[in-house]
Amino acid sequence: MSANDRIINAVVTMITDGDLQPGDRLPPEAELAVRVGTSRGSLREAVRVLAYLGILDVRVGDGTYVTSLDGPSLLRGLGLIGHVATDKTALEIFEIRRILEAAATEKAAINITDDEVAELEDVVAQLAAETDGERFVELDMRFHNLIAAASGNAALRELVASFSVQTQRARLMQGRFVDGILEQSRAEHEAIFRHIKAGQPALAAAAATAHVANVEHWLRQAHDEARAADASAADRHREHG
Amino acid sequence: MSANDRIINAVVTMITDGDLQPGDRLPPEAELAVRVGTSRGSLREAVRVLAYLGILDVRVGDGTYVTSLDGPSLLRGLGLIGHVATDKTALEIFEIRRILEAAATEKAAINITDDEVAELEDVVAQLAAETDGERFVELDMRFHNLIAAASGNAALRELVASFSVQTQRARLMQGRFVDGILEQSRAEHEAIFRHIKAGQPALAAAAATAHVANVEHWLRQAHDEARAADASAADRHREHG
DNA sequence: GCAAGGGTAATCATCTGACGTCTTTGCGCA
DNA sequence: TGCGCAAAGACGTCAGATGATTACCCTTGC
Repeated sequence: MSANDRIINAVVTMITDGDLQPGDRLPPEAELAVRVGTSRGSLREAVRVLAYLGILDVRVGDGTYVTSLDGPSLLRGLGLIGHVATDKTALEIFEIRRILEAAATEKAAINITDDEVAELEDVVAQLAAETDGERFVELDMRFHNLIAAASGNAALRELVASFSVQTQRARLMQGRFVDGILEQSRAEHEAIFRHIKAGQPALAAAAATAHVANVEHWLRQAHDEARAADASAADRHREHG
Repeated sequence: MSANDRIINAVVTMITDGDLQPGDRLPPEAELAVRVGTSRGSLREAVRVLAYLGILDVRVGDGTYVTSLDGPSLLRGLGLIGHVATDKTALEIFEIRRILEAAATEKAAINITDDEVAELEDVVAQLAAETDGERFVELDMRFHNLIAAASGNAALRELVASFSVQTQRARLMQGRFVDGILEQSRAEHEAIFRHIKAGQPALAAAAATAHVANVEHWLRQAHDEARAADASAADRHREHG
């Protein structure tokens, strides 16, 4: 085991054992390095990892603290996944998103507050009027994020957000299905909202599943088409080379 | 933005832009540090984070490589979450696990192979005969992991595993409900297996949901009891202090 | 007495240089 | 042709120094 993993385990153990509680401040880097028997450089590498995972919070000029250790903090490090995943993995992730989004929508139909309903209605109205692809994607993300927040499960919200990366949606908008997608998406958004507002969890979940499945279908189509275009370009290149 | 985040973004951008493909080797640390305009120490901190996230693979004496970027690699970094999460977050995570486990079980009932059925049946048989708490927990994890694997979605499998930490189950076994839990768990495991083997996705999913919900219930009970014991101990201490 | 300002100390951020350890690779030898 | 060993390259770790930033306290003025 590398010194790095050893340090990470040492800090994590301190937390699980209760020696370090949320909000607690760690000893200075130099002191902590001596205590775990390593150099400051190696310690910093471990601390950096734990900071990225949302377990530690490093404040310049102040010190290093244990975070609140709540769901959103700990799941925020997932953000990179959707960006670097390969196409095959992206489809697996999309399936997970469909599962989580349906569950979040179902819970939202039960737990949503009046204020949140109003906010969501506003976004739906903006979506109905939006024709610009980029702004549409932005509103779409806000729509789904509001629903996930209304589910009442903060960890679930963050997880859904991690699996709904803008990259994929933006890629989708570059295809030539834009017009059809926009219109159908609008209709599906309104259906989801209607069921949530009416307090119909089963219907809302079904509508969410259908919506994400459709987006998945479009993505798959765009992906196949891009591959076909690549192959055809390669063929031409081979012929002319 | 700190230099560290800048470096992380630089590497991630190289991957998303296609300059770095899965399996590719990065330039040596010293060279890469110069190229992104930083020192080797700072670069190493960024590389360490990306390695922990499953994006880079550092091999001593050889070099640093881009991983396969598949689901399991990218989700393995989540393992720490269940260990450090607070009690409130743990319940949120448990709810997510219930959602994911049900979905994985449903998919397993559709996609499981004959070999996997046999393997699962073997674990069920062992669970039926096991009386030792620790070994029971181990078999229980293996049971759920096999199902998640049989779902056919590797990312989903890894995600379920991340949210099913042994810590919580072990904690549960230390309570005094052990006997009742073991018996009921056994029955639920057999029901889940029966529905999967029969190719009944809806029934399998329902059984999985019920099972996880029961474990959640036991955990909550154990948690409340522990809190009550703590409070009572504190009272005694106050009286005698 | 209180509030605003500056100065000091503590802490993290970054860089430099060096040496140890491990893996790979290619050469020489049997 | 196969084996063994040595050298080179890469990461692992450490030590020290300096800059940047923040928190805290003390002074000063109202």
